[in-house]
Amino acid sequence: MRATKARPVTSNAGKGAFELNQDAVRISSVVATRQATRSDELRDHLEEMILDGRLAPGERLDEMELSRRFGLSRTPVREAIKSLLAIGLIETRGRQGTHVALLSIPAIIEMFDVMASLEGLCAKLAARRATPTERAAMRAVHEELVKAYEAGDPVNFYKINQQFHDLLYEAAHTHFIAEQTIQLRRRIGAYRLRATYQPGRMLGTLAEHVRIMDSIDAGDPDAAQKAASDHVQLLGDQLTDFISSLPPRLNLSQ
Amino acid sequence: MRATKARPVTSNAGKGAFELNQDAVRISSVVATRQATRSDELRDHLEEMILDGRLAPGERLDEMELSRRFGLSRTPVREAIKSLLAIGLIETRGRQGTHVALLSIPAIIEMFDVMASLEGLCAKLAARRATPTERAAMRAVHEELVKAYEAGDPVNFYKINQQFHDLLYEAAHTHFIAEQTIQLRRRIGAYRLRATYQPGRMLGTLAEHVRIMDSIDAGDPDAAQKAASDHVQLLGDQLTDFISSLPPRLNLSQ
DNA sequence: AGCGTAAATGGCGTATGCAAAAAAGACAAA
DNA sequence: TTTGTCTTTTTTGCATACGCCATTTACGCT
Repeated sequence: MRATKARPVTSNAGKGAFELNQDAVRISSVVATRQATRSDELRDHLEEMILDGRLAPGERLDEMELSRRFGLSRTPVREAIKSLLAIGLIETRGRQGTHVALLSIPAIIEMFDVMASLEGLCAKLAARRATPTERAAMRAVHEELVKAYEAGDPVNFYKINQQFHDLLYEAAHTHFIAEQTIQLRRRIGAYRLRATYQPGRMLGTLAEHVRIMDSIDAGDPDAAQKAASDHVQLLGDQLTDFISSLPPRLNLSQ
Repeated sequence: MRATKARPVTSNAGKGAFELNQDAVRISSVVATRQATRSDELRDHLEEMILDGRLAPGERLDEMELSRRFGLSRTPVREAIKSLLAIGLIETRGRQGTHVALLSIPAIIEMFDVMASLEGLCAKLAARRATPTERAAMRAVHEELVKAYEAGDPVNFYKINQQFHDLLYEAAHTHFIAEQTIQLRRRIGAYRLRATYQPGRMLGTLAEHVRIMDSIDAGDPDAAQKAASDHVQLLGDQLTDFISSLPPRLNLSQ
């Protein structure tokens, strides 16, 4: 399955190397009409690789190597890198090449603080704006989450959990806030993944979700805000505890 | 005054056209060591132009024209545009060129919601962490602000007001949150500027700042958070009211 | 043998050229 | 006059080439 179908390439040697799922449309993209350029595709692809850990924090991103690997020239590679640079997913150290952003523990703590605020905001709005359909959808996904917990499937639990939060943002009927939240989630993503396996976290998540949904159903914005905010904060606390407990230099470098 | 001193240009025709103040270092940039590339310079320059209204929301950004205007090739121009695109300061409408982001009123409202949250977070942390020196600095800048108000100088008021908020972020001893806040402020900047002249806003600002500082000095994080959050929210309310009061199509298009 | 300096190398920033895609405009037919 | 289609033009996306910078490595000197 080629991603770029029937694109008339001029003189492209390694065209077969470029494989990524075209379907992965950016969630918050309102105007997804314009067809993705190769630069855009590469950006999304790299973002995904960083997100799921295939590109570890601190890892080098070599322009030339990426060019070869994905069968395109340096120009679109550089443009993709510029985009990720602006978001903060990667960082550049002078002329020494770009690396996947390496987050310090204080930075992660701050990110979770912000995340908690944003989630709280969403929950508050959701308590005021959620339609019955949206509330029902959240309950339904939560049931799935319970099943994943009972099945002892952390990977699936992680995925369904994201769906639950996506529903929350949707129920808040916002664009910008949801976008910001998701972007931030992506930025922490590489780290967050490693905390799902924490003992007791899944069970805690379930209880906290119920509290959020109950507050929303009760139409209590403040309670919903606090519930969602606390939920994220708890996750953040456990994650930072987890990271802190690792040996210093082995911390997530790989 | 050339911005790029002694940069050995290969074959640059319109080199004299590129004038921008090199000194304008990005505020939150911790590692400001790496020498700015032309792409970076252009990005900052465009960002500034958008911020202070020289480039109005909705205005077109033509790659070729920018190339000519700043005397460099399209490559760095495109890279700068990619960066601003990723931040959300500009947007692309199909193949019709890129334009300065045109924000809808709901979007602006959401942005101020987030801004209020972030500022609240900063104030909360500042109440716990601010050193005596930092508290004094805030008081001092506030005095300047009072002077600007008494002098009836809105432009200066706007600038000093930003300084006050920068001090608040500094007093919070954060990196990421401050960065996010400033980035968001820049994104709303083009609109915000136009609300400073609202009647009563300056006086309101002064009172609200006092409330924030008092809460911080009292070491009351929750009060500080609420004070700062309310402050931003009030500004947002007045701004959106102001925008709504404008004739529909003349809204900020120019 | 250690240290300082100079050459070499790899990689980054920028310029330029080309091709494709979409918008704009012109022209013809209804 | 309006609409549909074809042509032209504009502009974007990508490839490639080249010069410079930083790091590294090798060599000479102390």
